[in-house]
Amino acid sequence: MEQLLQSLKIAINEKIFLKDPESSKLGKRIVEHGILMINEMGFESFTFKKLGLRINSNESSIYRYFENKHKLLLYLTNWYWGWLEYQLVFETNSISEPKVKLSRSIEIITRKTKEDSAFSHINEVLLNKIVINEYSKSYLTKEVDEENKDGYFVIYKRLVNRISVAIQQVNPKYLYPTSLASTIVEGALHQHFLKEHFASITDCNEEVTPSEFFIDLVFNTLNQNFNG
Amino acid sequence: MEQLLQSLKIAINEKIFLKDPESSKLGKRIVEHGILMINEMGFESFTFKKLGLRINSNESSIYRYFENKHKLLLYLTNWYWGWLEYQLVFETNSISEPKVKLSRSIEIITRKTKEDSAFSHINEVLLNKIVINEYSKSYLTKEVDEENKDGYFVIYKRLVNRISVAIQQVNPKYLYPTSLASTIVEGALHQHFLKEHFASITDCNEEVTPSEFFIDLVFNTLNQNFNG
DNA sequence: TAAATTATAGTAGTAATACTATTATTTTTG
DNA sequence: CAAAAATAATAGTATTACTACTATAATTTA
Repeated sequence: MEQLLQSLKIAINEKIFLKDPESSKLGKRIVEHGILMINEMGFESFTFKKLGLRINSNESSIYRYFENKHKLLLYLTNWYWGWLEYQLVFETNSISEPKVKLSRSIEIITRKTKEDSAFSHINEVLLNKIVINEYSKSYLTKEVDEENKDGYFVIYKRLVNRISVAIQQVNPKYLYPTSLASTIVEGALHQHFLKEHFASITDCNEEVTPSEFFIDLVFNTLNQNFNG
Repeated sequence: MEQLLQSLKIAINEKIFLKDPESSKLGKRIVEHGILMINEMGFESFTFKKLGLRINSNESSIYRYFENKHKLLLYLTNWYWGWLEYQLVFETNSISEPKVKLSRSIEIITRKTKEDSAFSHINEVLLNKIVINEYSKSYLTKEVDEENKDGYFVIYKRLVNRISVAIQQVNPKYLYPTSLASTIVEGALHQHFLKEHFASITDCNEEVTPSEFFIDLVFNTLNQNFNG
């Protein structure tokens, strides 16, 4: 898988950036240290000026790549969802049994990210943390409909739909496959957040993973509705 | 209920405000028009300067009530969860049958807010929209652990735990009552958002409500696990 | 090898944000 | 009615989130 990914590039909507950060050394440094800094200080405190200082470059040079920090966040989260989608397709492609396929899919979507050495300048573990802590902010905006029209969220929506299809393949009679799929994807991020910050409103902890909770939830629901 | 609420005040952690906005005319205007403006322009574009202009008051006068707009958001969302908790307790208090009680509880938590005339300066319908669009931003911050320690999220957590208890009363053997409860509360906001902005990743629409989806989900899961 | 292109750096400037401080005026209350 | 409290008005600061423009270095191409 590593070999394969080395020659692979996660394709991101070109409207999100002004200049492809993969196309230059500076661009890669922006992405690499952008991830590190957003993790350290949170998205609100993060600025292009601080990033420029850190990478010994200039604020205005960063503006050549991204219009603003919101677009950088969109770039990073799109990359993450694209990377996750790739893993999902790759790891479940050969599974023919629908239940096994769905179970495995949920696990991939809800598990904690482990390191991936394929993309040297991108730390997927930290990126996963950014998605947990900041992803909602990328779409909870007044510009969401416009940005949605421009295709900024297609990868995410496609991923949710892949899960929806896997659900339908297990139980075609279930009435809410897409809502269940979006609940899993969003809910997994939420349970990971709760585990870290609001432990009293989750059952997930060191022993119980969000994956277990969601797999139990999904299969109980689908079995119950299973008449065929 | 209206009569009862008229003499009732939603109790909010006093650390959230510098001066209780319920204690003066200006305070109430801040809350009333804060709700209207955050709805109109979104939390990011909203500023105390703009609010001051709108209510013919001064930016610095608003700072006497709230340290910053983040605290105002915390105030508004705490008010909302407190108001919802009140409705939950009031409307389910007399129900003895656990299944009916849980079903009713989920409906109250996940339904779209209707107008409530009890609090003249607070528009609950718009406040519900603010919670859908902005609530995550109140806790997805670097200060969340500190603010949590200060009790800024107790009402929300108490509400989730009430649902968890109701779940346990239906099926004491179910392993994840609290995660399921937090998934319902957060997931309902998410489904309402998707309905408006990402219709392709939800089954909820004009006919199908988030309430139906979650009631189906919860009871199928609990029935499946029911051995007693 | 010269010219063209691109990449990056640097400087300066603007409008807005997110406040704080001080003083003046109005309102409330004892 | 006087004192206290609340509010308004004014001004000011540091930072943010940019834009514009110029300069220079590195690389590509003709």
